[in-house]
Amino acid sequence: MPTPTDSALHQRRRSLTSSELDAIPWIQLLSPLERDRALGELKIADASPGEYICRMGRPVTYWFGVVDGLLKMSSDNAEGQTMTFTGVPPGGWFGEGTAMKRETYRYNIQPLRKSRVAGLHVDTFHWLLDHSIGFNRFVMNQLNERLGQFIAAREIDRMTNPDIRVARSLASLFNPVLYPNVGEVLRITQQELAYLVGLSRQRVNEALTALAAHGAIQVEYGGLRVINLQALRTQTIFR
DNA sequence: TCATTAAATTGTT
DNA sequence: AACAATTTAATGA
Repeated sequence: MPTPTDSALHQRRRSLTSSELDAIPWIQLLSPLERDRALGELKIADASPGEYICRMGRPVTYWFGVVDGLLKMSSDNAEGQTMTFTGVPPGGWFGEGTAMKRETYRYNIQPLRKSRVAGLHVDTFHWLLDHSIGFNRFVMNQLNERLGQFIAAREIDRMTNPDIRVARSLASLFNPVLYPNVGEVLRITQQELAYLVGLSRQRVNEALTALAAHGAIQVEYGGLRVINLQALRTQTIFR
């Protein structure tokens, strides 16, 4: 049974502009024929905080990607508590594992702020898997890279030092393979980052100041710039 | 385009 | 959680 937010999302779908197409990393890997087919089934919609891009348990209809904005991936456990796994910045595509198996979504995806989300219908997703080598390579690369990220996420969870948690979380948001459109500046407020990392905004602010003093990042209004990605990934002490 | 005002974000307690 | 300071976005002349 579709919820009001779901159907609202459907009604707001439209075709993509050319600049939005540039924000989709796998498009250029396709042959002209494959591209035509894919474009016809690509839709885009605006989504706001509180809405669901997809919900746990719902059948898969689309493979999603972030054109603009910031999403969070979370799940609800048996006790009804919500656990956030990761953020998805621009250029990120997710749900390919579920789409391949045509199962139901295993996570909730919600915007942390107003975002533009593209969706490729699962049938077209499968057609591309059956016809395009470039697309297969993209998806395989995606799965592999995400595996690495989830292993890293387990390490992050076991870290007690908040500065390091923030650093590692930032490093994964700057993953150039999974999120090619992030560049060196990530638009994220300290409040949004706090939601993702699971710390208070005050503590995140403190951590960011420490990271900046260490020369790993540069804090800007409404975002931050990475100066030393390697330090974010591997540094064990920030002070 | 500029000036004013409202809203968002940050830094600090 | 609350506050002031700062930055951006929105508004209208």
